[in-house]
Amino acid sequence: MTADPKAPRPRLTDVAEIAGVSMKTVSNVINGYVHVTEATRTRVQAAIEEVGYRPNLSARNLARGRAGVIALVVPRLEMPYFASLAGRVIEKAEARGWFVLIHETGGDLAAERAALEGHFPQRIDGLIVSAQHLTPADVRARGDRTPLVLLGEQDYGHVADHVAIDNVAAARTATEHLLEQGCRRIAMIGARPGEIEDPRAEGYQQALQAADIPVLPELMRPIHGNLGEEGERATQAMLDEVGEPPDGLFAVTDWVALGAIRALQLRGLHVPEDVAVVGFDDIPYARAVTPSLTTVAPDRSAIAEIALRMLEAQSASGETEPVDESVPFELLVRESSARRTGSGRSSA
Amino acid sequence: MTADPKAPRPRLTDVAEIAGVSMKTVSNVINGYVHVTEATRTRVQAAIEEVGYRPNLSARNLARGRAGVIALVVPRLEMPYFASLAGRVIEKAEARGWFVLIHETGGDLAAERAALEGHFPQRIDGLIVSAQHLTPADVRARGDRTPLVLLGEQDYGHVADHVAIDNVAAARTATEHLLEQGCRRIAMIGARPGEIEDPRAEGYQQALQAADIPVLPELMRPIHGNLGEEGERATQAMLDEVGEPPDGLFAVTDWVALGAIRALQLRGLHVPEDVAVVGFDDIPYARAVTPSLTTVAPDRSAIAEIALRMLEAQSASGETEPVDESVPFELLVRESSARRTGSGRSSA
DNA sequence: CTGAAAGCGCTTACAG
DNA sequence: CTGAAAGCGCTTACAG
Repeated sequence: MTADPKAPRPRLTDVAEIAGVSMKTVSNVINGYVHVTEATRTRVQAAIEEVGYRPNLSARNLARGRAGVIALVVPRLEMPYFASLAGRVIEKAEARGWFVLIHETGGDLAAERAALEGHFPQRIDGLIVSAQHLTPADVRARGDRTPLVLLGEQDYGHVADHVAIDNVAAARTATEHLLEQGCRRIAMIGARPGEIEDPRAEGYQQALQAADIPVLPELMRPIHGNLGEEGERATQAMLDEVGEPPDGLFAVTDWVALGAIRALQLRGLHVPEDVAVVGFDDIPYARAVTPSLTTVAPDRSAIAEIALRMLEAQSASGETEPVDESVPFELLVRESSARRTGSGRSSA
Repeated sequence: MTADPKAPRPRLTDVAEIAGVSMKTVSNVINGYVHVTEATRTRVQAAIEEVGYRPNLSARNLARGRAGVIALVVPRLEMPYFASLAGRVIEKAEARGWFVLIHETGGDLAAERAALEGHFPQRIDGLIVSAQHLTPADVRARGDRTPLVLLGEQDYGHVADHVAIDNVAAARTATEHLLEQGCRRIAMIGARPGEIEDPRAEGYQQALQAADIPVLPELMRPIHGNLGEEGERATQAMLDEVGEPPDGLFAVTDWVALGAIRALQLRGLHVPEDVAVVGFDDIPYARAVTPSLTTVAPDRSAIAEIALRMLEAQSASGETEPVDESVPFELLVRESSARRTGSGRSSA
């Protein structure tokens, strides 16, 4: 059963010899090609099991002329959203025999651009980028032909394949939930400044308008980056400027929401009694904190799967028209927005 | 400067031809071998720059008979401690031309054992394992010869290379800090049940004994896993059982500390005024939450570097006597334990 | 110090 | 459906 640990690893030839077939046939079986009789397939499989054969990926990739590696570029792996996304990408890539080279940019624009240009220590077959500052112009100016998929909320205007949740709908759903909780003065922390397309701000405004509630610029606060400190600072600034505090708050990420809650509490405001809060991302802490956080949960597994399919499609067909796909999301209602019941018990 | 994107990738031969030397010489330059004159080296480097050459790792690894891949096995990447550790390991591995295959066990013992046996979809050159349930016996029973480094607080009794912070000292430091804050009734959440060696419980007890404070079993609460929910549950159970609540609390991880704080607050106890709390790990949330969390920060970068060096040493010299190394840690004092000042301002 | 050649373990046309 | 052979791009003894 178990092979001698000192023995050299079995090769394709060894399997072929045992099964009494040619290398080509073993290769056909392993790669799932047709034109192999059922009997032969069974015999080869048995030989593979017997010697515990696993293909040498270096040899395979060398022969195929591919690196067998895709890069996943994220701001920081330490941010749980990206960590769990990375976990799903690794999982889906494994099923395709690909390695995932994880690369952190630290949210730095220059690092994001370098990644876009394929500046990696090794060759890669594809690139999945979740950027914070990259613009459509950066993507258009790209001098590299490596298959590329963009992730994240920004609208890159069909300049490359893109997959994300429907951020307008998600933000609208979050805001509608606050309205249902009885909130009438709802702030948004993390709206993007001015000119840039901001689907989450769009959804937020749509919900307010549909409820005939005016959109107040002083309640829409921009932030730089998505860190908790930023959320806290922006919320403090808002509380300093406006006379009456908001009764609801939609934060652009859970992390920002945690910072916002911190700012609210330091001002003596209670969550959810005084201010109901909704975040975005469903990071694990969302249910570990007090109060547990109501949030929008994107389907990370779907994002990973679709991104990999897009990469495969690009590898197969070369230059194609960029596509934009949406994946599902879900609103998870927890304590931070439970104004009507106020039970203090988590619903998730 | 930039190569034609349609052109095939430059090879070693191309560089050799341009530089007017043999492949061997180029290889020598790339791999930093001696016996290359400075002039030749410069010429080769120029040729490499000119064509933008990057070695084909598949070919290199095939020729060297190595996979060029190490596996990093962690419970869950989504837990920020492991995510940031992974980031450091990737960084250090990159410097050595290695890929890191990240593998999640979900904290499942069977999955941890399978990883130990090298059950990966591909061949690997080394294995770094941060396990939750693995015992020394599991490691001793291993039938695989792949170089292995164990991470984490558990004492595996020199059954394999191991790197971690000095957990006894770290726990002692954390507990001493609580004593300095005036705490006299200090609980520990996450002590391991009975028979198993538990360095953090050991350090906690050492600090109490040195201060002539009795160790009360009812204040030492075991948990299963390291999740926030567990910390919350264990803390609730403790509060239910003991008459007088503790005035200090040391949690085995930050995550557990967050759960504990939640339980304390639900009972109307204030942190740090009623109960000062110290966690362990320095996850990013530790400073995003209210109150910000005092915690022990391990030097993750040092852990990664030493683990990789151990792997290299094992690859080079085959069977060697297992070594155990300690890396530095630091106590980061923040709001959750600031009883003397009580200023409500973060110190980090 | 450098060159020519074999070999790593696969895949893939090309014949049969 | 299967076999023999070339080739992927490196590294590494082996000669010089």
